[in-house]
Amino acid sequence: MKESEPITPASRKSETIEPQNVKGFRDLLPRDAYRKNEIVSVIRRVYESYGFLPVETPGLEYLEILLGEYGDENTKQIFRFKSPEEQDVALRFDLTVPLARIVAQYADLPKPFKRYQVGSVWRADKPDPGRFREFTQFDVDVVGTSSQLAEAEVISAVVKSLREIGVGDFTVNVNSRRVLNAAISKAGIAPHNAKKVLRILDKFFKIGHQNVMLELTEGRIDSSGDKIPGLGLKENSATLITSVFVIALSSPGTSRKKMLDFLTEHFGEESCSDLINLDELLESLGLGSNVVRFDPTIARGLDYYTGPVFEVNLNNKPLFGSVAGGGRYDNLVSRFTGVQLPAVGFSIGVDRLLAAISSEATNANLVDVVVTIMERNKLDEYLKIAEELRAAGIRTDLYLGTEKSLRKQLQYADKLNARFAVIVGSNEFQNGMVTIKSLESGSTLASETSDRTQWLKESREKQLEIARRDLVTEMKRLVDKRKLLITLE
RNA sequence: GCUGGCGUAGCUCAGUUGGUUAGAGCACUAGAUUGUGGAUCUAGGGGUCGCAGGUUCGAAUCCCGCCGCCAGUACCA
Repeated sequence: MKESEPITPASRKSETIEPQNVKGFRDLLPRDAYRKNEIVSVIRRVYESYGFLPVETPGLEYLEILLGEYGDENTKQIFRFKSPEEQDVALRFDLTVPLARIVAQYADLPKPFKRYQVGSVWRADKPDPGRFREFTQFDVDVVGTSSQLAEAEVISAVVKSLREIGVGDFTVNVNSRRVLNAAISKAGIAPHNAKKVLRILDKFFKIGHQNVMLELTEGRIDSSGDKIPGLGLKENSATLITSVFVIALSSPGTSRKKMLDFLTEHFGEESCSDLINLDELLESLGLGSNVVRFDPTIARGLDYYTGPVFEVNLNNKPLFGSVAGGGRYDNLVSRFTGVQLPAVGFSIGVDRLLAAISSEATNANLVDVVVTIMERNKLDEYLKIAEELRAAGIRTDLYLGTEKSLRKQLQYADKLNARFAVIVGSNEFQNGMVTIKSLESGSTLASETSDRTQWLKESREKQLEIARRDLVTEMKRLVDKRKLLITLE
């Protein structure tokens, strides 16, 4: 386009680029990004208190690292590319496989290796509400021990994290692959069907006994009219395996001890030994049946689990999906080294957690104070004020715009949901004073009065005019006072 | 992937059996108020009606294909 041609809105429009997200990818705007940061830092602090060590690995891995034993069925969910050198590379779909890679690659890492890692993973599934193609996992793992202390500690660390985040009541559901395998062989189900049976049983809670039976046998038609093919099991096999679970879920209640009695009776002590062991360790950690339950229908989709598997669900959002999952995977590292290195891990789905909390929208203050600017020839004074407040640990936003009217600047502060505004104009400069305006009390006032002049008058009366030298201590007092109120509520 | 529904302004939607220049509310911008965020009032900007064909004198409206979104379902290492 020639420079002489005028740029009309219409012509500009045709040249602009549509701002949009790639399907399944999303942005986090300040409010959510802030909360996510808070969640992450709480978990990090808890994990470090357990002695877990941080690692970071690249988002991109060689395709063969990720494919491994998972087989073709899952490969289509991997984002894969050609590198500039024409090598097959792919975005990681979890943090567990990269962990297996690094413990194989760096043989001198301390064993057992306790590590935590937070980062994005990518899966090319169909996006759903609360489910994206890029999401954040926060993993904690122990590699190099078959001791069930490892299970106990990762469960304990996750429980502590979720409690400190404040997600409300939740339950850690635990099962063992060995129990499931025993159940499957006892029901006379062929090994090649085992995986599919597990997937169907995993939905027991969601779709109910009847539908599980149908999916195991002739199939069913869902509420949208879609046909779901059945597995074609014989009626008695399906009855055998589901009936055990029906009893298991109803009669022993939520007591781990009773569930263990029931499971050992049906599947033998050998199949349940890891759960029996784990139960004792959990008890000594003070994690009772109200928090950690044994649920024989939990399967988890992952093929690589070999022992106990875990899943965390929020009690007040039973159909929300699990916010964390994990288990023991004793064979994963051997893919790289040929040597078996037992491991156990637990992964928190940070974005799901965020979604679960964000639906109860709260108004977090992202900024404590906005310092407004009245006198353009005294910018150094405003800078100084802002720096002093920051040095006192107050989150201070100095107004950086060029808008001169105080009205506009206060609108800006309001939009940020700041708690206070500091106003220093020519009057204040003359008297060595500053004005502190509480934006919160002003907004409660606004809901009570509809007359503008009345509102302005009253809100100005509530402003605090203090000596310039007292600003920091007074501001600090106001900010801390409010914090205390919040924790007491 | 499968089944169904829906695509009109940033958002929620209206738009008569096809008929001039496509509307409303909210949001946004400016002013009323040049030192006070709300509310109110006034004015303003913003649309190739998802995209591409077809039927027609004439299509946001009817037909076909594609794309996207939503719900259910499958899958989810």
